[in-house]
Amino acid sequence: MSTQDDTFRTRVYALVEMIPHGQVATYGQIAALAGQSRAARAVGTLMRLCDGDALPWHRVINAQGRVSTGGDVYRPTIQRQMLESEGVAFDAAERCDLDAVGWDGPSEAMPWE
DNA sequence: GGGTTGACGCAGA
DNA sequence: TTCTGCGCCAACC
Repeated sequence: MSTQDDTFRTRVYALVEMIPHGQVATYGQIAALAGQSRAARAVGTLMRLCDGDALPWHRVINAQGRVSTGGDVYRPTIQRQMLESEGVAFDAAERCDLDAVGWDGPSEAMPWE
């Protein structure tokens, strides 16, 4: 659709909204799906900026299966709680099993791909 | 227009 | 398994 902005940010937002309940995706995965497999840091920046929006940003974690928000101390806690409430299990190391709850990506190729 | 920031990824120790 | 250093890219000021 050319009616919406085709910026990297818009792509990331669209992809995050596609993450199903009870599943999680990694920053690198989102970046790759958005067309920039090496822009994982940019995804992190966008997640921080979109905080407060209606996006399920808590379903986006790093490639190690851990939640991290750097600055804020409470965010990783609530993020983990939100994920656990969706059925995402964390181990003693505060990591989740990406092999079990990892998002397999959109069912169809994205418009920009 | 240019420098700084940042919720990452990967390789090595 | 965990930590550190370096590189990548986009947004912000």
